[in-house]
Amino acid sequence: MNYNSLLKSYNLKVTQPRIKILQLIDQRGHIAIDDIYNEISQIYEKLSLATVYKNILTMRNIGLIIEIPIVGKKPKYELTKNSHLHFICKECGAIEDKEIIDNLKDIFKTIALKDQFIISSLQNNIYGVCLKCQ
Amino acid sequence: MNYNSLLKSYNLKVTQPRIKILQLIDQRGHIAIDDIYNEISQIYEKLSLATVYKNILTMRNIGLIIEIPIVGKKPKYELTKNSHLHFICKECGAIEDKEIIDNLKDIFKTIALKDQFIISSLQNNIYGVCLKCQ
DNA sequence: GTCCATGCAAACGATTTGCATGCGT
DNA sequence: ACGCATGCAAATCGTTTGCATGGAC
Repeated sequence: MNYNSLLKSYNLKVTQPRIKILQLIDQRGHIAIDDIYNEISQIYEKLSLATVYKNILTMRNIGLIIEIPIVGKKPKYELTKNSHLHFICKECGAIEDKEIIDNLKDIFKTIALKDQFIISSLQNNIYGVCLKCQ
Repeated sequence: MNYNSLLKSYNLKVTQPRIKILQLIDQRGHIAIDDIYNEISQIYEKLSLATVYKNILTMRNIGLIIEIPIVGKKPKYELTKNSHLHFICKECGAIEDKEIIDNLKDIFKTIALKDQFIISSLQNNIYGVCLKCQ
């Protein structure tokens, strides 16, 4: 993925912190703010935690990334992509993406229609224990 | 609902703060910690915010209540009941419960089975705009 | 050269902790 | 009477803010 042009397409200036943040979120799939800071700091020492926070906020507001709130833990972030569901392991915290069946979306739409509720986004998290941690 | 015996059934001592916290969560359906503290304080002035935090934590750990993390906002709490989905209004923050179709659970179970992922709980939040706020 | 992004440190808000006292059992 | 629950204040943690400097365009 070309993070450079991704940033430009959202009218954001291309800076080192931004490229590295995007790259890391993309590589990891799902990552918390602390981990972004810690990992990038190793190769780019002058990075400030405040910069990570500011950029995460900016990217979230414009829809470049999505926040995944997690019960009892700090939120993680992922690049915006088609709706999907998350398997969240209570043990190791790992998150795995699963495709969402069209069927599923239709079920939600039908319920929403009855209530005249206008859906803007879905958040389907399934908590449990992953294979590794069993 | 008899909060008194509900507490006893979870081996918790019956105290004024606990009864009032449970009652309020039950009445409101979904409520944030601040609001619990503010509302109860009006009729029970000596309540401490720390007590609310401690009890919410205790009740969450033993499964009496459930935490609903919400994107960009403080989490809300509800009494534990059968799995259901939440319509969360981005405007007013209101949460509405919707029955979850058995069908839906089966879909998740099927996906989980393939991955050998052991499901412990579902979190289905649908964000959007409720009828009132349109 | 202009304006926005960064880095730092201070400020802030939410949550947790320690400890003496009170209350449920 | 014992032990857990409470209330208070201090401590801690996560996040935001203000401001001077640097870098992207």
